[in-house]
Amino acid sequence: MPELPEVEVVRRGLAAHVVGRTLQTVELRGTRVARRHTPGPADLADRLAGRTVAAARRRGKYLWLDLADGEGPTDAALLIHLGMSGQLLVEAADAPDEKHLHARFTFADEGPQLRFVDQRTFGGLAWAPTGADGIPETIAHIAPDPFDPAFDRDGLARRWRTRPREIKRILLDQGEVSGIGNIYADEALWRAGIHGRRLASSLTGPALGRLLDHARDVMTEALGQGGTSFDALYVNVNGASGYFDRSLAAYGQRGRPCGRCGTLIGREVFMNRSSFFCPKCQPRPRTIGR
DNA sequence: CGTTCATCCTGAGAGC
DNA sequence: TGCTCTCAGGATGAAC
Repeated sequence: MPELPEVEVVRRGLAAHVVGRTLQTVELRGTRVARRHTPGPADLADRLAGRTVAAARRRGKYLWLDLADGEGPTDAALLIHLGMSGQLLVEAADAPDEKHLHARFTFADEGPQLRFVDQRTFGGLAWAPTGADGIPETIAHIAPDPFDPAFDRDGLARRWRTRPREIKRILLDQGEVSGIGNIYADEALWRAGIHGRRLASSLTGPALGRLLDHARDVMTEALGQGGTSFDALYVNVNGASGYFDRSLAAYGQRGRPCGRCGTLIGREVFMNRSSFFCPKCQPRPRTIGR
């Protein structure tokens, strides 16, 4: 779940409450939360203890904390993915443990703890060496997101046009552009008036460029409202929900009138998940699909 | 090579 | 009440 805006809300919370502090101990519960850290949870906890958090960074839906060791440079990071239901919470030490508490970080300053709570545990933590560009090597396959200086809007539009691939698949492919998930893909497609099953090769370069602009814009607006939360699962580090859900035009709006033309928003299954769209503003292509 | 699919989990809500 | 079924903001690796 959390898509770029929700992850960015969390990153900002980490920048405000965790950066500059030195980790004292890290408690990891169970083996699943550190499953991507091959040497195991005990090794991860050992590596983290005593390190100072130098920065909180993000690419797409991935977060990481740059870690300094004394005076040394930060050549490693704690890589974090929230999966579908992960939360990072800054809380007093005496706050009761959450039901799905998987990690607890304490700090040398004896201030508030950082906790990783994840109902479904699709998210997780791992140690990651960082490359020359400062990006963890384990996420080298994740493309820049629309807010990254390295993001190449026109290059993507040009390349996408050469392949007959459904446009929503491309939007959701984190190796093409990162940060966009099911909600913001549907919102961007609605704004652009494009059905997600249209082939990228059937769209013009300018149309693809505008679609990417819509994706960036809708995520900017969502960030301005603290992200999208339908329930208590998506919260900032202080446990507060965003309210962009009230501004959604397509996602989750089945049966409600389209804000542009009044036609009822429809839903269909695509890639084993839901897609919401306006049947009139976003006509389904006839040449492909079933 | 590129692309699809099942899978990892827990909980909420609908329908019976 | 309780059961079964469907669905949920994601990413990965195995299988084609």
